[in-house]
Amino acid sequence: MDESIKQILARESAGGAVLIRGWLRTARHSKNVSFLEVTDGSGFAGLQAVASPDLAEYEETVRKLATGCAVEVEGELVESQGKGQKYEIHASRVELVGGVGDDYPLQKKRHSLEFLRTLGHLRSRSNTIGAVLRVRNATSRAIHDFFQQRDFLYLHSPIITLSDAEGAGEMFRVSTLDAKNPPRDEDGNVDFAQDFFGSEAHLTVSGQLEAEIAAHSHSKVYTFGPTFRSENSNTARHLAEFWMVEPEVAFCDLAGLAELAETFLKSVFRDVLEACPDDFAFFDQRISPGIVSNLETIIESDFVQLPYTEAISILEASGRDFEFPVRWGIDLQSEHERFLAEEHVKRPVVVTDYPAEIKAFYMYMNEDGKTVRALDVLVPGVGEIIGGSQREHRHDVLLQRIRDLGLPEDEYWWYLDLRRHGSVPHAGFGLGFERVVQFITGVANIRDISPFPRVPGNAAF
RNA sequence: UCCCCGGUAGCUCAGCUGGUAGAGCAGGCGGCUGUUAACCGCCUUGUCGUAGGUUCAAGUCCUACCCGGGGAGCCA
Repeated sequence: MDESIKQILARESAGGAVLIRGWLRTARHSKNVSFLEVTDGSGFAGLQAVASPDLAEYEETVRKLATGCAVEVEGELVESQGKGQKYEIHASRVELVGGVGDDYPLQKKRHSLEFLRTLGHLRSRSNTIGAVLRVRNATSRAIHDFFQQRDFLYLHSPIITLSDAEGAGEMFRVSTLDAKNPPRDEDGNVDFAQDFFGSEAHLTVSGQLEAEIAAHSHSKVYTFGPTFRSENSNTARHLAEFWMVEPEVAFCDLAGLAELAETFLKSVFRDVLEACPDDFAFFDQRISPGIVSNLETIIESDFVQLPYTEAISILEASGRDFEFPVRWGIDLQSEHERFLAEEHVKRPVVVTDYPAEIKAFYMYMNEDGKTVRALDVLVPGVGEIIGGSQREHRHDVLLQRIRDLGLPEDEYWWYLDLRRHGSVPHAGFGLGFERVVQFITGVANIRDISPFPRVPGNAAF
């Protein structure tokens, strides 16, 4: 394989022959010399190739090169005479591998992210999306590193599931039945017993329940995979297909989970900043000024922990005229979360111990009988990036809760059975991968974080 | 899904109380002694989102729909 441009730029010294292949970010021609800035995606910075009219192919090839052309350049790596880069290539050969039409839509100038979204096949060549993809990659690695270093098992939870485990959201149906003429039972309903899996199947909305199974054998596990919600959400923070990270830890309570969440986020932020300094310089300059120092502050300071009841008191005492009135028992609305994270503490805030009524059935009931051991991590700008809880591991308490809520007891038989055999206190959280990348890059819309975003009405690329 | 705003050249936008479309960038041609999202000169580019309607006349006013943005709900 060729040495990447990133590797070449990291060399200790100039000198020696180099060969690069990539795409032109810009081509600047003047009478006696042409400058070609070549990128191969390995890093934010491109490598400048300098071509003189002495080259045999100068008039025919070099002079005609423009933004977007695919090229191969051979030459010597030299110290740059100009400012702005350490090294450049003194070209001895420039080959046009693939030209561009004069309708090539990407310019050297800034494009709107909305326009780039219509060019899903080309936008990864732009500065912003290119940087996002590198940071996304680095974030993914940092997440695996964090868990692997701590002996967490990477569990591949299923993508196709039979039950809507926690009512987490609308689900996409998976079926091989003839949609136009499905088999019917005697009542006239679609007979899913004849479907591929012998019953109704959907794309997963969460790997949590499977992670709980694995936590009861391997103690510390995490999932990291695609998740699907068919809700008609049209916001800058929702995708119909997104990646979720779900650690699940046996012998862990809510306090242990809060500590894990904080350590985890800080570790990921630190690793990603270190892995992509050029990309962050770009985000800091062009996308979200101050993002780097903001992340550094978060890494160095403690998260604020706030029990729900206390959060309500703070909101009530704020004197704000919220659209949704504040009282104990309400679910926190966007405006409340924003106030807490962006104005009150100005950093990530961990809200804990929510009223049971507004949380899922599987969360551990506190001694007060009113609140459950749940936890949300709220960050400025994005809102909730982590939601988790200590799970109810007491069989009788869980069974009563399922019955109280009128949930289908038989569908949860194995989930309940897990509480009958070697049940232990355990806790876990879910983290929206794209939301984390959104937060650390400062990119406003989650559709620019996913390389191929799926949203209501659009899965074009 | 709801509320608000928008859709004009390849892109980013201007276009007043209705009178028949424009600037920068991109692109083409030429120039320039090493440039940095280079620079200088000249040139080209339009179903004004779609379909109806009002009017002597619609980019401009009205209606519906489509798409995009901001906010909300739901959530990660």
